[in-house]
Amino acid sequence: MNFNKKQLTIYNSLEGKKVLFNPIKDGFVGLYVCGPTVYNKVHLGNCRTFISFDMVYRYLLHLGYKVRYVRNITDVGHLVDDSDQGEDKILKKARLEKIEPMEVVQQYTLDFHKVMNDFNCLSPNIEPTATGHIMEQIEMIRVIIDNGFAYESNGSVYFDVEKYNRKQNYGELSGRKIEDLISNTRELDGQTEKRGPFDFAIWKKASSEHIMKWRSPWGFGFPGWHLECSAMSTKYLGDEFDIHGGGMDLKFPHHECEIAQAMASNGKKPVRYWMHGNMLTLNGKKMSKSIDNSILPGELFSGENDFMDKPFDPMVVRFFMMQAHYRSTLDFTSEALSAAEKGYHRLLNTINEIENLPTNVDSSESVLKIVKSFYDAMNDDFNTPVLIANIFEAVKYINSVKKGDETISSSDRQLLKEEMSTFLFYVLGLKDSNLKSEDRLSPVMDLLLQLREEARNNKDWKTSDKIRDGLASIGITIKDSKNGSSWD
RNA sequence: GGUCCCGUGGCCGAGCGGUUAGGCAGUGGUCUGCAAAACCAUCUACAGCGGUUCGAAUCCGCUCGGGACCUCCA
Repeated sequence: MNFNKKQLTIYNSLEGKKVLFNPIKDGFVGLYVCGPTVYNKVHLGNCRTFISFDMVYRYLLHLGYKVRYVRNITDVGHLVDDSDQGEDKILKKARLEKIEPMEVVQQYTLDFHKVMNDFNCLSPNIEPTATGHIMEQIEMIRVIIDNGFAYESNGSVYFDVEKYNRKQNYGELSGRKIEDLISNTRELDGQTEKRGPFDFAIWKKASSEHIMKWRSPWGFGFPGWHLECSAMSTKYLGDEFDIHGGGMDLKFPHHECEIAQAMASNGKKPVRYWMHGNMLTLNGKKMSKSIDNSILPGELFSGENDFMDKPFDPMVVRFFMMQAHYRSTLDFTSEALSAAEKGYHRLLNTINEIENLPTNVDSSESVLKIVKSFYDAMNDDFNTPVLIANIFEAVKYINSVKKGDETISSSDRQLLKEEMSTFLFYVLGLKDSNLKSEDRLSPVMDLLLQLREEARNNKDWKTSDKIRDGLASIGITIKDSKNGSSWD
């Protein structure tokens, strides 16, 4: 298909509007997404961001770009709070559970990967860890100090935000002015090491009993949270790269700090297109670990939670998320998920029937136009809800062809099948997790349906209903139609 | 308090100045031994009040309500 990939528009947080996407190097895209801090199981809200950017990655690939997708694992440096004695999240967890910090990291990294796999997310090309890039981070700190934008204080190194702001614009991404920030800030205890209230640690001194620490020019310590992303994105994607993604809540201060660090070290704006996914809400409030308003993916899949009436398949959850735009908040309710579940199954049923459609010399609808509507939706800042609406329009057409009210040519049938599969399975990253895929069950079911058919022909309703109701009780639905029976 | 976003029919959710979004539910039909499933058709909107415009869900102002960030968060 020669649908022009040059028509892709992306909402750039830096400019506050949709702009045409032009990669730095023609045909190649550098994509960096802030990954999880592995001190806990990922909750569903975290997952939404990664699923959104998985979709972005997939669509860029589909457009033919060679994408280098980097998503980090934060395994050190993420502090519980911003005071001088702010504790490392991983270390705190290790202390509470009385295990090694790296055991914490290992445990939750594995959990994260499992969940990403459940949601059918593609792996990034590179998944770097903060602890694996200590040298790069130390080097970046040295450069920032040399350039005069950071200072050492009592074994820690802080980024001098006010000094930076005199030369550059701190706050350009989040639309903040440093004067407003200062006048509105509340006094935090224990910030004596910092020159300014918004200075942030790029290196933290470690006490003697601290387990996770490395030797540096400033003594033993560990790197600050914001720094890892700058160091690793620079290392793998260069001083300037195309797309940086993350959750809305990272916009300030995390991403703001990333820009400042990069500018302070090499004078270049690191990122062309900043993309921010919106929050998931539960009971109308942001899903968040810190306010105890969250649900774990596993709890959603198993049904063991206080929020939902029943379990939901990961693909249903993914489909539900794709029915909302990535920049909109999405409210999770049992009712809404159930609605998505029905719609999703209907979609799968129809797509499985395309190849059996009767063909004609001509098509009564322009399949090309339908396919174009898929691309138009995605090119408009990855508008997946509109894409899905357009796919449902195609479903209506397919059913009309099946009924005989509309026609489709053999080549169009092939095209429609390919494009619908591509968008549904490849771009949106869904998959058909039906029982049908279990090969051994299929012949057994054929046999049962045959027996029931014979009973029905003999008007032996007792036997036929026994088969139907028995199957229903174990979750298999018999679907009778003119052309015989099938199951789901 | 500061900065910003949002308020769409029973529920979810698109829409970015003029044409049916879409899904689920509801209603009516087709099909059927009964049913289920499937399919078709179809009803409920744009928080309120002003303004701009030939024309506003869409732009502007105010009011009310909700949310995010400003402190760790995807």
